[in-house]
Amino acid sequence: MKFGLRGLMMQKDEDFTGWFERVILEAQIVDDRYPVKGFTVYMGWGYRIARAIARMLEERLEEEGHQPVQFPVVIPEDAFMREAEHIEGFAASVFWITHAGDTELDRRLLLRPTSETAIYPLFKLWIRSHADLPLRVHQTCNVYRYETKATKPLYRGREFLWNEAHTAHRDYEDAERQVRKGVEIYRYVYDRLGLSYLILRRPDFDKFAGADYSVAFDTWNPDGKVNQIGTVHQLGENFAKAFELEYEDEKGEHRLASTTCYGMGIGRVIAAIIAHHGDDHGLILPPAVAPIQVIIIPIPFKGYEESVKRYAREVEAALKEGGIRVAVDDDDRLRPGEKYYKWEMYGVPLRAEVGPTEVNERTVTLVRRDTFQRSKATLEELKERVEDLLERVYQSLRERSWRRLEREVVWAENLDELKAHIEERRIVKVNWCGDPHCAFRIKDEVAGEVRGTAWDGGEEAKGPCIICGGEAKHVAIVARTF
RNA sequence: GGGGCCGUGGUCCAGUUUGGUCUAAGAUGCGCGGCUCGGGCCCGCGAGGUCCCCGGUUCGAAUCCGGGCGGCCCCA
Repeated sequence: MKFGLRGLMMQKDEDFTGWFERVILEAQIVDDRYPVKGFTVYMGWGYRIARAIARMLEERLEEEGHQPVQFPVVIPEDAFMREAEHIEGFAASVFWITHAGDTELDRRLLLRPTSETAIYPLFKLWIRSHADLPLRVHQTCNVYRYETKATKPLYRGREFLWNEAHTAHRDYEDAERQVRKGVEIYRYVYDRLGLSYLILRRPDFDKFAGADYSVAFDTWNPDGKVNQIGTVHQLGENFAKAFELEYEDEKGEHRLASTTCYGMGIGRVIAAIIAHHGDDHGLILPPAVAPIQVIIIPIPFKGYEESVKRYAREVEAALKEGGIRVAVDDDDRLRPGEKYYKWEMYGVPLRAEVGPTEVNERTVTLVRRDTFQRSKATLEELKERVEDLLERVYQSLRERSWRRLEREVVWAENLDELKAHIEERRIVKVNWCGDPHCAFRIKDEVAGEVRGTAWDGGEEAKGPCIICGGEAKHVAIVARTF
């Protein structure tokens, strides 16, 4: 069988969902066959990527003054019930712990759907004076939400891995600066993953439950539904009031703190990496988070087995010394061709082939995962060449992702155009007066909804609102959602 | 909320319309052995299935009926 069935079935453009499901399983990202709906198992390769993403984010957060913490997964009912809007937003999707063995608990506990109400009771104890502020913490953990809409591996689960940061400040303005900082930190991470995104201020009716306002990173997905990969929230004094986060200022007066929080769903980020960068051969990983950046494939011709193996180890050592994440695939049950397909599925950005020719020349044949372009490097120049190629792979993934986003976003001047574009599964810009009723009308009329308005300025609205014809105050982004 | 489709070894699935030929076929994957190993080669041997669950109809159910569970899609 020269042309395996697998090759024929891999059609990202024809059948994204089918392609995606196969890739996550074959590339050992997650296994969605765990026998509880909405709960997914991370496998080795996927979890290594997840950890790499989390670490990159954690390092950035810690450089920016966030302390790592680990709060309990359970929250007592009375703490959860403190902030009215927050309860309203999350109550329906909360998992409750009501029993221990046969004993009914006299105080129900819930599995955190997000950790504000777990963290603030302790913030209250930790914050005494203005010298304790700003207080910034973050944790990478699982959260639990009983999603009623269709669950989808990596995109929407009832348990999901994320990193959440929580900060407290002396006043609204300082919290405002932190919101900007949060956006900047997330931007840094997405940029290094080569992901394109829109930064939107969510409309009030779609903000985080209990927030003053919410900023979200939305990105394109091949099925036309935008993927929210991160959110940053200005909470103002809402939670500080509910949890009595007071401090004593320089003048000895008691004042309410202002708080912010931001969360990044690791699964959705991985989903975006798969969706943006992948091709019909499988994943293509951005070098920054590829568990293996260079895979060495020995080509063991008869009579050369040992010398090829030895040389492969030499190449590995040279790269390892240069700080490259490298491995040799010396599994002799697989043929070289099979290994090519395997590591392409896994998305390793560079392949190094070493056979008798390379042994004799003391060279390495390098193949880019994204373009399949081949080149040769001598052992001496290897490290520099590999670094250069990894950088090129990264740059080209990133450019491609942004070009696609630019193509996906289109203007609509009227409702018919909007309908047509949403039908084509595009992301659409429209003039909007800012009235929620007009936003709801859009949701009623088309299969998409108002996701928000450009957070940092963006285009100026010109002309009439697409619904009511009144003067537009914003350019709104309308798109399908999960 | 409304409508539709589906559930068979790890994976993809044939078989269901018309019950018996099913002791469930095939591909792929897996294990062992061989091999001339530069893109899934080839040869031999082998393991692997409560046909989603419960109940019913029947001499006989993967197949028909009822209920349940699970998954997917479309529409509002």
